[in-house]
Amino acid sequence: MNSHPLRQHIEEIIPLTDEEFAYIFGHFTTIYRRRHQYLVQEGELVNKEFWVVKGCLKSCFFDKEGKEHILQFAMENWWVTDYEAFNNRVEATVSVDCIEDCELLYISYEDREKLSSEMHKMERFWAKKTKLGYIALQNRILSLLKDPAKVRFEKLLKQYPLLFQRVPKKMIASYLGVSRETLSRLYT
Amino acid sequence: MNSHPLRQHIEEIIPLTDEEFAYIFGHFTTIYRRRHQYLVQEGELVNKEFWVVKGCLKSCFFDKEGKEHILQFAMENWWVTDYEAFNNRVEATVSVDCIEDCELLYISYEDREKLSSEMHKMERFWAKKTKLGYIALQNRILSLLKDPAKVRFEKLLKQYPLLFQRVPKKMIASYLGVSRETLSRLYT
DNA sequence: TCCCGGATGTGATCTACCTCACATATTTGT
DNA sequence: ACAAATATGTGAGGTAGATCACATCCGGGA
Repeated sequence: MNSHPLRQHIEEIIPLTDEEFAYIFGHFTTIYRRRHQYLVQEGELVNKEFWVVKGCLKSCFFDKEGKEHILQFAMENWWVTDYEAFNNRVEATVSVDCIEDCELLYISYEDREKLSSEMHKMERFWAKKTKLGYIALQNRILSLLKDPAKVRFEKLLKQYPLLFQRVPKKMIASYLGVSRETLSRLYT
Repeated sequence: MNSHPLRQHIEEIIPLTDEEFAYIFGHFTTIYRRRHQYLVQEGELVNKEFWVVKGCLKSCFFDKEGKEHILQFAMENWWVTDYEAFNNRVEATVSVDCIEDCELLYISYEDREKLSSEMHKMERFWAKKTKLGYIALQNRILSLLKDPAKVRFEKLLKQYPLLFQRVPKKMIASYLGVSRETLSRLYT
């Protein structure tokens, strides 16, 4: 219990007592999902936020032509859900599905609210996570505005070299906002 | 005091007692800045977060060719600073400057941390604000990935019609990620 | 009031990236 | 181990949007 990976993850930001972690952990549930299974599907109400223990997932949007656009990848120690649907209690517009077989922990919306209200520390933890996420998204926007496809590709490669061994190139392309053909021509 | 616009703004999310608001408000300072003056400049340490009482500003990044890219506009009731520099205590890469003469409130980093620690309500308020901001950025990314310039333009026009009367078109273009010439050809 | 710098419109190229088409390799489920 | 599905490479041609060039217009400061 002392060294559960979720505890380590939270303690990167906020120290916890054994009792606190035990209490927090009591609000999470473990689930397993196989490759290609969905955690969130477009149109559903979203009542869970997931934390990746093991595996790799994507959150993506399908436009009216059926083309996939990837908002986020999630690997070990990442949080994922459709945040708009989860926070605003509306139907999902985004899907979350498994690229590999996954082990996940999830917390329900109600329990997340409850923990946030009861424990200032958890409010603080999630607030900090959201801030970091906000900054990351801002940098991604900036990169989309100013960098050509090749530079965006190189930055991603540098930041997440693992990604290129774990997910198909066409998904990398969807994340970067280029066609798979163009991405292919950016290396080779 | 009862109806200070900052109080109304906070109370859209969390109710406050008179004492609470007075205490919070005591941590803010009013400043005035004229058109073209900077609130944050590239290279500085950023110790303040601003809240716009009156006026219009932009936060922007200049690439190595000197081309401006706009991350955010800020008008009445918006928060603005270089969030990466502010939260991570590093030098600004982004500039914030006034498009119109402005009246602003600001809070220092230390006071923001202090208020967040002391008052769970304020932690909650800022956490909620950051979540909403995160969702907005995610939607902007999605729009950059899937929508052609014309659609991005129309969405912005629909969401913030006021913007088009208050800021020059070339800044709208920088925000959308198109050249001012292309933007011009999207209407007319 | 006048003048100057910024804001805007518009034509003429140019190019990064897209789409379509097809060949080939690599997984993966059974 | 096999068949089907998925992933990847690469050519050809098309297009949204960039860049450059120039004309006009407008607002705000001295």
